[in-house]
Amino acid sequence: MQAFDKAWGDAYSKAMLTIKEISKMAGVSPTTVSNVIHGRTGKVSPVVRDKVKRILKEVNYAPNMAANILAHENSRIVGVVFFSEPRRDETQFEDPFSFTILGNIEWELRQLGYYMMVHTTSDQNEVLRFVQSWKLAGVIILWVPREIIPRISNQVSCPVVHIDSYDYDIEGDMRYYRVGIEDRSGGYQISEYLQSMGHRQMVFLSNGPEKTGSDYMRFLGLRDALEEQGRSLAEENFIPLSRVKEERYALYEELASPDTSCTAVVCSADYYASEAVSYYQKTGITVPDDISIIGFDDNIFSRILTPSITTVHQDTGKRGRLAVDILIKLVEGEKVDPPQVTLPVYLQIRDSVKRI
Amino acid sequence: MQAFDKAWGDAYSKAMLTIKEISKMAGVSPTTVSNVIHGRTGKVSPVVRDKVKRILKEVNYAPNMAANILAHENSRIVGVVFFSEPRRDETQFEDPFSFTILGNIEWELRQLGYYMMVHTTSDQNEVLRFVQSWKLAGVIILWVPREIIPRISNQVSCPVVHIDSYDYDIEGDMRYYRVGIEDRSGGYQISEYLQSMGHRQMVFLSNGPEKTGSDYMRFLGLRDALEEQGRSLAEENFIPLSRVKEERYALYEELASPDTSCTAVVCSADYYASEAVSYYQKTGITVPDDISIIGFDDNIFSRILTPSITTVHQDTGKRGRLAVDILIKLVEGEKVDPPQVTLPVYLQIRDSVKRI
DNA sequence: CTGTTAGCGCATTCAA
DNA sequence: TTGAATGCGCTAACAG
Repeated sequence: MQAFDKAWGDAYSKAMLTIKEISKMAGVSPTTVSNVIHGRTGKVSPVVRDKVKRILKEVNYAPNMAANILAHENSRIVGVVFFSEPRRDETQFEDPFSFTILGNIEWELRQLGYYMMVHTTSDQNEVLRFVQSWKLAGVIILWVPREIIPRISNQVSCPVVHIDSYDYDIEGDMRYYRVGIEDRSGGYQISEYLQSMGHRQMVFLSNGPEKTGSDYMRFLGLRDALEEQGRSLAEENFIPLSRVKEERYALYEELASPDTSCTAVVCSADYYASEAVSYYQKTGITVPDDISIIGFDDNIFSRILTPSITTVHQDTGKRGRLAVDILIKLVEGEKVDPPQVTLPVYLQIRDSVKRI
Repeated sequence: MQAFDKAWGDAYSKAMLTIKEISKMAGVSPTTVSNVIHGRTGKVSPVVRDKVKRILKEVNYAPNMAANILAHENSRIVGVVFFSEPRRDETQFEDPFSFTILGNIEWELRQLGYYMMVHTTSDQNEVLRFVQSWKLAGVIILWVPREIIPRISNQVSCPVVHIDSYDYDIEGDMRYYRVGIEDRSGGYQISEYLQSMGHRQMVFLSNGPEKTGSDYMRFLGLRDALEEQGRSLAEENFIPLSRVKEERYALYEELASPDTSCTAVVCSADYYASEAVSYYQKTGITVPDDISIIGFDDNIFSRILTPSITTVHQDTGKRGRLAVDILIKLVEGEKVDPPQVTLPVYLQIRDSVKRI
C-alpha cells in the first residue's frame, strides 16, 4: 500500500520539461532549442544541435500541444465525426464497417503524425464547436444527410472529407470532398446477377428511409439492370428497415412467406443480411432454398456465416486510409482534384442465392 | 465551381470569436463573460448574465481548448491507448470486443463532457509523450503486459485505468486501477460444463504465449475444475495461437483429427472460436459432432454463427463504461477503492458442445 | 458586481 | 549563430 501511494502520490505532480528548462540544461536559449526541434539547421551550430538533441531524447521531451496550438492556430488533431444520433445500444459500433474504417483511419493518421479525436453527434453546431474548440486540422465525417452537407462545408473552418454521405445529383454549390464507392454499380451488379439466376422479384432493404444517399443509389442500380431487360422495380420495393430489432424480424418473416412474390432480398449492408440469415436459420427457413439473400460490404459476417453470403465487395480499409490521405493533402495546402473519389466494387458470389 | 471556391475560399479563414470579442459585444469585461460561462452566479448580475448567455448561444461560442489547457494545465481529453504493435492487417480492430468497448467508452465520456483521443502503440515512451503533450486528464489503456504496468503507472502524470491487463499475482508495488472480469471463474465454468458433458481432454487456445494475463487465468480455471474431480490439465494444453491465419488453420485441422485425443477446444476469444467453426464448416468437419468448441466473450459472432457457439458471457460495454466512470472519479479527485473491479461472467450455453 | 492583469509554453519576429 | 520580447485565449487572483 505504501508503494502504491508512493507511486500515485508524486506521479500526479510530475512536472513536464519545457523548452525553457531544456534550454537551461543545455546552456542555450529557448529559441535555439526550438530551432533544433524544428530542424532549422543552418540556424544552429552542429555541436549545439547534437547536444540539444541528446538532451531532448534523454528526457523524452514532449511538446506542449496546447501551447503549440495557441501559438500557431492549428492543432495536429483530426476529428472523426460519426454524424448520427448517439445511442448506447451499440448497433453503430457493432457493424464491422465502422470499426474497420476507424481502425484504418487511426493507422494512417498515426503514420502521418496526426492525432485522432472521435466524436459522435447529430448536431451541426456541436460539430462546429468541436472543430473550433480544438482548432482541428481537419475532419473526417460519416453519414451526413444531404441537407446538412452545405452547412457543414460552409461553416467549418477546416478541410472536411466525407465518407458515406450523399452522392447523388451533385450541384455546384453542393461540392465537397468525399470518398465513396460505386454504389449504383454495386446495385447494378447485384441485379444483373440475380436476373441471371432467374430472379425477377426483389426487394431492397435500406438502412434509412432517405431517398438521397448511398442506399438509394444502390436501389437505383438494381432498377437500372432490370429496366435494361425491359423489367421494372417499383418504389415500394425500397423498404427502410426499422431501428427495432423485432420489427426487422417481422419483416424478414413476411418476406420469406410463400404469399410474398419476392424471391430475393437485397440488403443495404451485410450487417442486416447476416441478421436475416441468422434469423432464418433459427426459424427453420432455409437460405437460399426458401429465399435468396444478398448483402453489401463483404464484411467478416458474410464470409463466416453458413451459408456464406453473396455480397458486393468494397475495400473498407482503403476507404478510410484514402480519406485520411485526401484530408491531409488539403490540410497541408495541396490541391485535391477531383474532390470526389469513388472506389470500385465487385460482386462476391457465395452461397446465399438460389438458381430458380 | 464558383460556389465551390467561395465555400472553401473563406471557410478556411473563418475566425473564431473569443471571450474578449464577446465581452465587447456585450459591453462588459472578459472576466464577466468568463464568469458567466463557468456559472459563477453571484459574481454577475442576472441581467448581465442573461445578456451574455444570449450572445454566447447566438454566436455558438466555442471555447479555445488550447488556451484552456495552457491556463490550467489540464485538458478534458481522455486518451484511449491500445497497447499493441500497430498493424494494418486489421485483426485488432476486427474483433468486435475492441469496438464495443471503444464505442461505449466514447459514449460515456461524451456524457461526462470529456473528449476522446485514440492511439495505438506498444512504446512506453510514446505513451508518456502522448499524455504529456496533451495534458491528458486520464488514460484508459488496454492490453499492457505485466512488466510494463509499473513503469506506466509510475511515470504517467495522470490517472490510468487498465482493461484486460495482467491480473494475476498482484503484489503491493504492482497495484493499479483496472476493470477486469472473472477470468478464472469463466474457465472454471467452462471446464465444469465440459466435464458434465462427458469431456475429459481439452485444450486451451490462447491469444498470446504469456503465462501471466487473462488468458492464462482462464486456463487455470479450466484446470481448477478438472483437479476438483481428481483430473489434471497439462501445461502443453495451453497453446498460443499463431498470428498467421494459415498456421491457425493448420492447428484447427490437427486438433480435429481423430488421432488427437482432445474432444473439446476452448478458445480465449469468440473471435477465434468463430474462425475455427467457420473453418470446420468449410472443410467438412462437423461442430459439435466431430469436435466441440467453446469461446469466450459472447460477441455477435457467437450468436450469429451456425452452430451458435457456447461461450462465456461478459458485459463488454459495461466494462468500457465502468472504466470511464472510475477514471473520471480519479480525475476529479475522488478516491476509488478497491482499485480493481472485477465483473462477473456466466456460461452461455449454445450449440457447439456435444454430449459424449 | 465589474475590470485589470499576470502567466501558462511555444513560435516567431527582431535585435545583437 | 544566439537571445530577448511579443502574443496566441483563457483563468484566476486581485483591485476597484
